[in-house]
Amino acid sequence: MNAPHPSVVSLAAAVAPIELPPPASALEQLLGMPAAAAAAAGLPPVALVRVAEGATLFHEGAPARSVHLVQAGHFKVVRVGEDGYEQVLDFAGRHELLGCDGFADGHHRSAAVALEESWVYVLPVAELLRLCHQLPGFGRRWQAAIGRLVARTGEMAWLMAAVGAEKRTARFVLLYARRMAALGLSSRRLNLRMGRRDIASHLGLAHESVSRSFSLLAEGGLLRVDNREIEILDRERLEAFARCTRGYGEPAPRRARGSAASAATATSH
Amino acid sequence: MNAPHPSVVSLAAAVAPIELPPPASALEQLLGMPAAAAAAAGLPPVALVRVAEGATLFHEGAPARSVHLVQAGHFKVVRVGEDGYEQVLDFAGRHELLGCDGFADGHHRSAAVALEESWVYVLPVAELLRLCHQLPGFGRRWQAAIGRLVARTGEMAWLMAAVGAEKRTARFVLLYARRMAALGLSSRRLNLRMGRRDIASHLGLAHESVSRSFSLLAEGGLLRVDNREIEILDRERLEAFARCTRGYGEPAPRRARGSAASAATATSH
DNA sequence: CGTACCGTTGAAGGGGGTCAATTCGAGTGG
DNA sequence: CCACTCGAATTGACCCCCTTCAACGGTACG
Repeated sequence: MNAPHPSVVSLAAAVAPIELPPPASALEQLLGMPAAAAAAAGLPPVALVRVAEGATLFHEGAPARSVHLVQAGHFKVVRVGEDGYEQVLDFAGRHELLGCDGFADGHHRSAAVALEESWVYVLPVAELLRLCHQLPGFGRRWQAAIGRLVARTGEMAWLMAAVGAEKRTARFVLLYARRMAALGLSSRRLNLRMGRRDIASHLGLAHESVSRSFSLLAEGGLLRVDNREIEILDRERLEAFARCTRGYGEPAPRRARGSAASAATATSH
Repeated sequence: MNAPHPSVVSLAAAVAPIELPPPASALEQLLGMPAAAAAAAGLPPVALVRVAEGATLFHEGAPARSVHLVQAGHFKVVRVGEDGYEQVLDFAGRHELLGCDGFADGHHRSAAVALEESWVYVLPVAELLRLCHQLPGFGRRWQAAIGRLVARTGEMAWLMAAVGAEKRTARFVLLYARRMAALGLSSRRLNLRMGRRDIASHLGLAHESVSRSFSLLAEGGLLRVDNREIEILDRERLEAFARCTRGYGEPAPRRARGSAASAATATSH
C-alpha cells in the first residue's frame, strides 16, 4: 500500500512528466506519427504521468477535463453503486482510453484505479478537437478508438450472456488472451493483473465462484492456474466450451481424457 | 410481418427520403442548428429513411459506411453468437446513435432491428469528420453523443450486476423510464416496444423469469403490468428495491400493505 | 377455425450465492 | 529468525433462486 489514501493527489506526487517512454509510444500510434513530427506540426507536448499502484486516476463524478491514454500498466474501471457495492465495468491496458464516458455531461461516470504502477498520457478534451482539425488522418484514428470503446459494450454483453460461472470465466480468459495477443504479448501464458474479487465483480459472480471455476477449468485440463498466472493448455476445447452461451448442460469438460475427438466432448449427452 | 425476409433491401423499398419530419428533428438537435441554417452553411442534405417493423437496418459484419441517428421508433441492437444465440446488447430510441461500433475496423459488430416502424437519419462517416471541421460547436455535441454511448457500458453493467431476476427487471424498468423522461415523455406510464424474449436476452435471463418478475413486482404494488403497458406505481420503493445490487435477501416487497413506512419493508425477516 | 406466437403460470432439478474454515504469502515488529 | 497479523485464494456445506420443461389462455392472421 504505497498509496495510503488512494487519491488523485498521488498524481502530483508522481515523477515529473517525461516526454518519451522506453518502447513504442501509445501516443505516437494514436497520432499516427512520431512525437518529433507532431512537435514540428506545432502541437503542444502531451504530458505523460505516473500513477502508483492502487491510486485513483480520476474519481466518479469528478469533472472530466481530459481523457487518458494508457501507455503502460493496467487499470480497472469501477462504479460504486448507491449501496456501496463496487462494480468493475472494465479493465484497461496499454493503448486503451480512459474517461471517455465523461464526454456525456462533463463529469466522469466511473473511476479508474491503477492495478499496478502505470503511465498514462493526458489528453485535454480541447486538444482533441484541435487535433481533429489540425492533424490530417487523426480523425479516422480517433474514430477507430471510439469504435473500439463502443464495441466494449458488446464484449461485456457477451461475457454476461453466458450462464454458468465456468462458461463466464472461460470467456473472460479468452477475452483477456485476445487483448494480450493484440498487444503482441503471449496469448497462452497470461498474467492477470487483477484479483479474484475484481474479476468476480466484473463477471457478476461471487469471488468464490470465480475461484471454483478456475479450479474446475484446470481440473478439466483446459487451463493451468497458479494464483494470477494462467496458462491456456487447450485453446480448442476452451473456445468450444465457451461457445454455447445458454444451457447449464455440458456442465464442465472435466476429465475429458479422449485425446483428439474435438467434434464433441465425450460427456454422456 | 410486413417484412418477409428482414433485410436492408427493405430500405430501398421504403418511402423516398423526406427532408423534414413532423416534430422537432433529432438531426437539428445534434447539429445544434435548424436544417435551414445547416443548408445555408453549405452542408449536403441528410437522408431520412424509413425502416419497417422487423426490418434490419444493418447486419452484423456488414461494412460500416455510415452511422444512423434515430428520429422516430425503436431498435434493438443484437449480436448473434457463434452458437446462434441472439444476444440483445441494447435498445435505442429517438436521439440515439446506431452503428458506432463499426468505427473500430469498418465493419459492424452488431445488427440493428426495428421494433416498430422507424425513421433514421443516415450520416456517412466521411460527413462526420467534415462536420467536425466545418460546423463550429458540432465537435462538442458529437463528443457528448459519443460519451453517452460509452456510458451505456456502465448502464449495462449496472443492469447485470444485480443478482435476482426481480432486481434486474426493476433496474431495467427504471432505466427505461429514465430514457423516456429524457425524451420528455411520461416516466410513469411506459410503453415497452420490445417483447419479453428481447428483454430477457438483454438481461441475461430466461423469458419466463422476466414474466415472473413483472408479476411479482406487480403483486408487490410497485408496478402495474398489462402486457407491454407498464405503470410505475411506487417509484420510491421501486428504486429502493433496485438499489442494493447484491444479496438474494429482501426477496421481494410482496404485499407490503404498510402505508408510508418506507424505511424498511415489513417482511418478516 | 386452425395456426402461430406471445405471455403467463406450474413443477422439478441443479447451479451458485452465502457463510464458514483453512492454507498460503507478504509485511511488520519483536 | 520467528511470532503475529492481514489479506488473498481455495475448498466445503447448505439452501434459495433461476433454468428448464411443460401446459394453458389470449390475440393476430389467413
